[in-house]
Amino acid sequence: MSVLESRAPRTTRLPLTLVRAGDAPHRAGKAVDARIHCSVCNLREVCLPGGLPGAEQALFDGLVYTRKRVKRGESLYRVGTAFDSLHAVRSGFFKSRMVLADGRDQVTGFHMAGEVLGMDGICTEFHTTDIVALEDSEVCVIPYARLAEPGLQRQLQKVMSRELVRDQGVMMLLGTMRAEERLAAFLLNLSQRFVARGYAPDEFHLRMTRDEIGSYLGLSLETVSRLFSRFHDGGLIAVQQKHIRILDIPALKAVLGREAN
Amino acid sequence: MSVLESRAPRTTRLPLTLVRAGDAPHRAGKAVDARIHCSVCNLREVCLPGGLPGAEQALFDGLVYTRKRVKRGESLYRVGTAFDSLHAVRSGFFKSRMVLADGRDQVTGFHMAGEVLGMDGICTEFHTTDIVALEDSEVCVIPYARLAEPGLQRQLQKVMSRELVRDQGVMMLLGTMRAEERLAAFLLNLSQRFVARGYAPDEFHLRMTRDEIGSYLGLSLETVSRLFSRFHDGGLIAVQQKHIRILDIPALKAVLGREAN
DNA sequence: CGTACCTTTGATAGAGTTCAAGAACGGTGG
DNA sequence: CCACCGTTCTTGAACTCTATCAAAGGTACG
Repeated sequence: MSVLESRAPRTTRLPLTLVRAGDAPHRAGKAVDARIHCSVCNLREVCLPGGLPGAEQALFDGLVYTRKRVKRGESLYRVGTAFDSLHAVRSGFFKSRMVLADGRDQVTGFHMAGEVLGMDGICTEFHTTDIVALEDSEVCVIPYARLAEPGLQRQLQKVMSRELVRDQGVMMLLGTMRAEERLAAFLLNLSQRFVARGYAPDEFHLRMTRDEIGSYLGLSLETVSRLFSRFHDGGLIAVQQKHIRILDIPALKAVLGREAN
Repeated sequence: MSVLESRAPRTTRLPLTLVRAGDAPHRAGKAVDARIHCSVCNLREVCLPGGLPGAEQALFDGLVYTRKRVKRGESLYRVGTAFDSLHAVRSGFFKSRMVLADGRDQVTGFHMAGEVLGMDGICTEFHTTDIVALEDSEVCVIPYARLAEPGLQRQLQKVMSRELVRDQGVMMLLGTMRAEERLAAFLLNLSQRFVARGYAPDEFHLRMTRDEIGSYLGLSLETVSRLFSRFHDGGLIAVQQKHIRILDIPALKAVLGREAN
């Protein structure tokens, strides 16, 4: 018998659907309301205005006047596309991907609600990655040219800086960690990000395949699958396909930090 | 007999000493001139003002009023130190380093003249890396608070964006490339950066040890050493300790791109 | 409801690490 | 100027982790 009991909770609770109760629902198929106010968005604290005092958050209110839906499997933008806007994930889930000259590709990130995409395009005004939706998603379009206010620019720099720090973490992961540690770090990171968005830290639905996880972590999909099984058998997590329940967060943390053996 | 002929050139030509003829020399031991003008600095095109039209480069002129010397082995700043300034490398060579909880560390970058350091500190106002000088060096201190002008902020964002793109490249390297490809990519990258600074693309002196290269590339120092030997024997480069001469750039490029042989 | 994709698991192989020892280098002080 | 010492580099041998190849089982989507 699987560690995950029944299948019922899977359909009734989808932590990755990040529009919560209290959210103004979108009228699907209808043009999005032209007046979109960051200051009343429930994602504001994990998104671009995050951390600013309420008064300053209002500076963002005039900024976003378009939202864009991206269906599962479609891309928000591609390598070489002209850059003119940043995008904030409103709902859904994305991956970013780079392709090497010889065709090998790598997933360079997974992106959930509130995260800002496209900052790689600022330097050359062309995007350097593909962004692909892993489920039906929606983004807020933030025209870069309208981010003129020094306060807004400062805030953007903070977000970019956070991204630089995040990248350093990925470099550590890819450069120094063994497979087991990488997957543990990955799961803990996802968990943290769910918590920051008001979700349970210990149960979620992966939107990406083993292949995509492996690509991101510099591992083969088989290794990822084997590690999930090993963590499952060790009682650290309960896995059933894309359903993950973390049973022992301290033990997962202990996987990091214990170098050889 | 070694592929590198005599030892004489080693002392007469040090490409990594990046203050070129025509540079106003510093009076060692004396206080640095309080008026430091980016617009007349020979590094301006590879540094923060790079790419801006001359008139706008002058905006940076009032910005830097301090320089700071850092001796070989000393650190410019450390993890956890308060952030208040960015630093631009004026001369010398640095590495950045992160340390994991269990003590394992990784080199996350090498930094040469014109490169801007410290942007990781913007988001939390604390640094997340150590920066260590690999030779006696000097940096320009750029107080972050004085980067208020929107034009300057835009320029900083470009530099940060470039850094994000660079990090993506490192992630590709660590995530998808085999050892041989990593080292080839590393050498070609160094070569390019020297060219951008007016130096020969094919001959340079490494400032870092095999251990540091390995750490950066996610390899052991032994593997790095073996690869240098292999490239040497294959006629791609001439190595003698830290002296590198690239003999066959196209062949090095071909090492990238040929996946599994 | 069928098919294509995704996942799991086993067996084998290979790339790179680790351990170890000797060689070369470079800075220091006599 | 030379000898010495610590550090860095090179090279070999054995081992280990992870990739690759292969095949069966499960899921989900159209």
